[in-house]
Amino acid sequence: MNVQNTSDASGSFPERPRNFIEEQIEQDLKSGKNDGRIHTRFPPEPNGYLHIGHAKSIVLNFGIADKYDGVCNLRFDDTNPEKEDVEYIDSIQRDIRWLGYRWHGDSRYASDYFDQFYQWAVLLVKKGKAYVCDLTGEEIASRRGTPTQPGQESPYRSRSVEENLDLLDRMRRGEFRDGEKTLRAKIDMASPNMHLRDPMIYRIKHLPHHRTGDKWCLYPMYDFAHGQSDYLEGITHSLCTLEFEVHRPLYDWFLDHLTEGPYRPRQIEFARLNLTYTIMSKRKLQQLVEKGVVDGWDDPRMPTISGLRRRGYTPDAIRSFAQNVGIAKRENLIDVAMLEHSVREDLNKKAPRYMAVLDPLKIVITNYPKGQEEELETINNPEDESMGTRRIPFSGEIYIERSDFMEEPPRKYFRLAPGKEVRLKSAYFIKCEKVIKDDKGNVTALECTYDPETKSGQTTRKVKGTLHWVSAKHAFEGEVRLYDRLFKDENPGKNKDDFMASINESSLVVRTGCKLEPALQQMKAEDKVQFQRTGYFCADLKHSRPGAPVFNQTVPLRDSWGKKGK
RNA sequence: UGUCCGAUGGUGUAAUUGGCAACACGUCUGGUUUUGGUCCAGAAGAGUCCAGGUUCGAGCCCUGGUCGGACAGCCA
Repeated sequence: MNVQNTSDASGSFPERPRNFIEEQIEQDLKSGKNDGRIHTRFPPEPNGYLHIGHAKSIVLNFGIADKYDGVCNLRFDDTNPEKEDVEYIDSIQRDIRWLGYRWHGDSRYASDYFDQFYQWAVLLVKKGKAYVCDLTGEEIASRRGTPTQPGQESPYRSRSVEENLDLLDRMRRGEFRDGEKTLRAKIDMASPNMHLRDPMIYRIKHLPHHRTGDKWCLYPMYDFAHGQSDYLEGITHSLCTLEFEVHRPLYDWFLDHLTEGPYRPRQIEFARLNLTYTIMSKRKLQQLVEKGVVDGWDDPRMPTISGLRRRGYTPDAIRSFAQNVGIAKRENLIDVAMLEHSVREDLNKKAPRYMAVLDPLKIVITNYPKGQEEELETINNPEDESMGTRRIPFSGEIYIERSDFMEEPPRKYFRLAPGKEVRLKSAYFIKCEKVIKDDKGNVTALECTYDPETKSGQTTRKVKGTLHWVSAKHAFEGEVRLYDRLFKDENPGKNKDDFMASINESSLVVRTGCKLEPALQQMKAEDKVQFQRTGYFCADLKHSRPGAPVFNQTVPLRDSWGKKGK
């Protein structure tokens, strides 16, 4: 067997046009750069769960490694122990594996290189390219200038190499309090690029690190770690989002002063993913979790990988979505309908069909022999005959969907109404003879007659409507959770912090007392099914119990009738 | 009155690198159908941000604008 290096999912997507990054990679390949080696990396900070935007980056990085016979690293950018947690490391690794990707070798950590970074910092000091600064945070900020105005140099900028070396060593040994001193690169306080105005390299944090323990009280800034980590790992192409474009000159500056030889990781930036009715910022997602708006990072309404997984999305659907949105540099806001399309497309082929009545209305079939019951055969998936058939119990009392009956139907209503006849899927035709109501006039049940000549497969007579149903006696009652978008605004992340104001309070509807066909009782967590005529559903990972699955609605079926604004 | 990046149907990406603007999602028709699903057939919808220029020919090259985004954390 040919074991894939980075993915167990290659070859499952059709040839598509190259994106601009692949074009540049092919140019590099053509020119013989890096001896034809392709090495990418996915570099998350372990301070939150992965979301669909990360999936775009994962698919890009692992996909390119796959496509060009290269490899892809997983590296945690863990330079800030204040915000990071092993819980996130575990979840990130789990999500990447679940998506079907295998990183090259062991997981890497920026913290693996802390010794090297420190030596590099010392080297910079020795070269007169870095200095210890005593300015406070506010002082540094006030002297930084603005994008249109140059900053002022720090009074500590001209300390001698010896003094800097001594101070840096004492910083390392813990002689100073948090924030008392920093190490800064000596570049250019007047640079039009803010990142070149003597950026901070090290800051003091007396905090244990999840990997290095108490070894350090000094931690490198992301900018002093990221580019060098790529360098140390031999990354050929560092793919990242647009906001890091302005950092690139700084990464180059560090490498120019710290390393010899021509090798440089090539950074290429692309636009991050934005989805309608969704927020993608980890900080904001964390707020939803902390304020209890959602059940956790893996709440089925969350755009996180684990949320989508619980919702019933498949790795195939997410990968195909990530391929379809494409890679470019312009800002984008992708219609969430495209995500939904990807999962319907996948589940249509894979999910077996079942009968489930979410909002039951009882029907008594008056001419069906008292006490009789029978088993009817039905196909599991019309899209895939190899999925076989099963039997469903039928009897004289059944449930149908309340919305499948109208006392005064509009034109072109193909469902049940007084005097009208419909087909029960895989069973018989029934005709509505009588409407039973309570004191208040609410419909409580229907009396129908069935035509024994119309048993499934045995009649050529046609009728316009087909309904799903469940035998009352054989049904089991279950819980089904319906989801809607979490936000009412198309772009809730557009404005800074008022995204909470646009939360959709009815994004979760829990339906209890749903009537489900017996076979559904055997469903185990993460089993994916189609409820006939309703949508795709998935047995919930957290709430399902043996013999008592709880179903999450992954996505409703397309509905060209409901859409008519009826 | 900074630097960098971007601009193609409603949305997102293409356009074999200067040669009839295509594909997907979405929308709308019609057909098939024991899911108002799927599938099939078809339609509408952009003349490529604006103004000049080069060229036989420009979405693509040049010049100048306009609009949008990123950058002023001891976050990443």
